[in-house]
Amino acid sequence: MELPKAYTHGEIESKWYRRWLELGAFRPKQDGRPFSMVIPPPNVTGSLHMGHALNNTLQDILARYKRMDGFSVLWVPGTDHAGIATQNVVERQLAEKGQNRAQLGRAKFIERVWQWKEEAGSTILNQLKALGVSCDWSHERFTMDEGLSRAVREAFVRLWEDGLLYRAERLINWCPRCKTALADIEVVHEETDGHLWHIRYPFADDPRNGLTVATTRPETMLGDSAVAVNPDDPRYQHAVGRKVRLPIVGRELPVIADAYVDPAFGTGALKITPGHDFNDFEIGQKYGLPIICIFDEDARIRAAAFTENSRAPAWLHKYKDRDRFEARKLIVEELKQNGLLEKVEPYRVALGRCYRCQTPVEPYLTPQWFVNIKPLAEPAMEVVRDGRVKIIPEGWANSYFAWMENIKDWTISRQIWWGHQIPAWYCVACEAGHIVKTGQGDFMLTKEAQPIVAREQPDKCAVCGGGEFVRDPDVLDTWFSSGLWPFSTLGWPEQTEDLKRFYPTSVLVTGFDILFFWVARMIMMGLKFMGDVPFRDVYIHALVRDQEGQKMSKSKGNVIDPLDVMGKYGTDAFRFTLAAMAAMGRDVKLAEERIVGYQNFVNKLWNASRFVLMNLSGAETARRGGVDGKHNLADQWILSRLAATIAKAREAVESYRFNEFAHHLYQFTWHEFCDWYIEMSKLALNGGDQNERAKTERVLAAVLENILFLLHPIMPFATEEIWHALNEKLGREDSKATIMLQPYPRATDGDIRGGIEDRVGYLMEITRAVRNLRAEMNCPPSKEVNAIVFGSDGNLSLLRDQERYLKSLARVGSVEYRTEGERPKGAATAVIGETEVYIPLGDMVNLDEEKSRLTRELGRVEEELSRVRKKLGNSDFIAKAKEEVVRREKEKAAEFEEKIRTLNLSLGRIGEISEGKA
RNA sequence: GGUCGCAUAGCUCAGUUGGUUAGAGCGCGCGCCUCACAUGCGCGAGGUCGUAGGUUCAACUCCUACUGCGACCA
Repeated sequence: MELPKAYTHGEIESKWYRRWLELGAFRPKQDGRPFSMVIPPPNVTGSLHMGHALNNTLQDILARYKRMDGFSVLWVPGTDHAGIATQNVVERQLAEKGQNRAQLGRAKFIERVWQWKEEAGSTILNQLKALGVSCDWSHERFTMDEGLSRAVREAFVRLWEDGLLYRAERLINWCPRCKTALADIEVVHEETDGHLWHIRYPFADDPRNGLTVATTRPETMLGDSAVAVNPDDPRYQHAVGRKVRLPIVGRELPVIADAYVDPAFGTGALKITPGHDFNDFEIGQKYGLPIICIFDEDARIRAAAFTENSRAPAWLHKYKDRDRFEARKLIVEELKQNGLLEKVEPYRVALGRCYRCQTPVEPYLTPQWFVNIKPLAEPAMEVVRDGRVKIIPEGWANSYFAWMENIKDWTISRQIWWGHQIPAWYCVACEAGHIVKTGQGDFMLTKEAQPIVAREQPDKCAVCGGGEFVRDPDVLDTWFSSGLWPFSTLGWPEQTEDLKRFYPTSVLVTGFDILFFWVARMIMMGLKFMGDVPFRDVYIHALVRDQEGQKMSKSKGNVIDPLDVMGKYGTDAFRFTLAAMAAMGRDVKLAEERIVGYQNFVNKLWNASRFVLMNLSGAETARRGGVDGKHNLADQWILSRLAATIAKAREAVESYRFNEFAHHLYQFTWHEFCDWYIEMSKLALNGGDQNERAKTERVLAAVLENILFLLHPIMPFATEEIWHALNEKLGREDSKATIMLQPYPRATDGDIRGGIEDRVGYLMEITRAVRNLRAEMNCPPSKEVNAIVFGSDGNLSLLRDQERYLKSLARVGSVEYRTEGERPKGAATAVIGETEVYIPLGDMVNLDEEKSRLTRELGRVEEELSRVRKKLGNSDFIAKAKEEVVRREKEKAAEFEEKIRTLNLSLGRIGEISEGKA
């Protein structure tokens, strides 16, 4: 069989992916040591982006490598239900039809979401298949599956039983657009241009004097409870203990002294708004200040707070139902009119935004569910400290510890519908006063409501015996279920075979952006529920950026779609690019030229394979019995280099150095196998010695096959295609065979033959020297040259024995060998160690050029020599440096001296000729 | 503001315990359609390894400060 002249990826890729599925090649085999991974579940609403592509390529490299290396590999794929994001998607669809979820009602809405999931939810997984990932699709999971939902209920109930959950009213981050609580980590802080408003608060008993507070959020003044100053601030000693009158509202506020206040910030006087600022909340608790919530769930000025216990104040009509930013403008305007706004200065504020919808979050006081996180965080830090979980690169462990040490209780309840509804019920009879109807059949639970946490709805109330319950309407944070992913996907809480065999998983491959969201939580949950770490290694890879280092985003328009790239350059080229760039710092800057470069590599491999296949005699060559005698030098050399490459490649991939893995294979394939061995093999193939030819054919086939095996984890498609062509050529076609399940190459130290490599290395140096001379002298490749070589007996006999290589690779016609005697005049000269090569080029030699070339060379060597001599002249160096190092320096000195001597002789001869001519 | 990271060829980056003539890919220059490949072949030019100190016989590599950039957390 002949391969086509160029590799065409499209058809080949889909053909083999289908074939692998048919063969069940992605399923773990029965025997073999387990190697398991769970995919970081992409968002079910998502589509494949560069981050996914990198993440999954690296996992697939590991999976394919381990599978070939004899492990029983399980790689679990799936998606997460992405509560807020998914709900947003379906709500948008409803909005297009002028509907909203309230009109639909909870049950119908959830039905709609499931319907959407069935239709659109597998987009990203199908895209992953295009990438060639070898996940076991029979293990595909979704966080809302029945089994995984059961795991969530089980985990929730156990945490409750162990006192690690509580429901309480706390100030939490609230997204006024999503209308739900968020965990701290779901708030993205961003420096934004803002202002610092200086507002005068007059004293209650002396309105002509007062304090000036500085604030970035003037609208929250409606909820102020106090003004605070630093106790040591001399400016405000007179004010502490007095009262100020809150502008607009008219309320009297105490002036308190607390060291929390930074005298250098703003005016040194701080308005305290416990209802809408986390730090103020702390101070409020400390001094027993009232918490005044001025906003409703939309972050509009809420009337209720001001009307509950009294008549609506006169000022309220102006601000009622205004949203935060409108209210800010109006309040600033009113303050200005009253002469209370003293100054406005520009100021950079760290604005917290909802990570899903970018809306600025509002600190909001509501009852929520929390995980008491400290008891879980402690052991989770311990396992990283003692190495039971290894974070790679280990620098990330610092970030992990920093975050874990300052971890706050985790807000896990969300006021949305799509997700795992909290398994807590409230007895309608007992809690009647705490269940507040909010219309349309919905209700709210006050902070006093007492939950009954259970795996299923209870039959009757343990207190009153009543049988009527309402279920907590909140759902759990999506990351709560994601935290269980490494064991919920394996069947937990059932003690399944999968769980026993594949937990803990071997490695988790993920981006650093979800180190806290996800990795930390999995470790906590794994330790809590499985009593063991969820994975041994965490490999943290870079984020993919564009070539300017910008994060790719739709709004910037700099997104490169992986599917486009795969279509254009081929999946193998794309995967190779990602692997080759994987370890480069924290960011991968992806430029299309890089992909083109690796596409060329795929093509190079393809054409090298074509060459091999064209030159194999076929089945009879492969089957022919013992060939006689030793292999020629080139054969021995490439086998040794192969062995060295195998060792380096294995070491690299085992330690997650994907770039080195890719690099070693690239280097060997292109620059050793193609550039040198194939060229050298042509002599054996065309030399007329049938025995030698047969041996070389075998080596060509064997090395090619090993290259295919070695490269397969990175380039699954091209390697499979070529391997089948090779099989066919060798008459060993087996329709059930796949390269995926062939053993990964192994090498032993004995396979690496230093002596052989040195000898070929020497031949290569001489060859390069001749090529260099030819190029320098502008001698066209079509023109043969003759060479005269001076050197030691040993080197000359090697050159003489292997003369054909030099002749063919450097296009040399005849070679003369001499150990001593007069050097030729008017010849281009090169010095390689103790070997001197002369190429008499007659008139082609431009003496001036040759002279300047030799002078440059001489200068370089003299510089080296003086550096080495300086070292050797240093008695401390001789005394303190390792013997080995000193010896090497001495050798270098001798070599340089010899070279300088020869170069000077050559220059001298040129001088003679020039004079002779002149 | 706090913590961490990065700074090496025109560009993007490797450089694993301190001792190599500091490497690769792309780009660039010169010469080639040499019977697998012009998606190619051969040859070459590019670096005081951010700045200033320190440790050491020896620093791209270790330490300190500074400058610039970035990330995360406040």
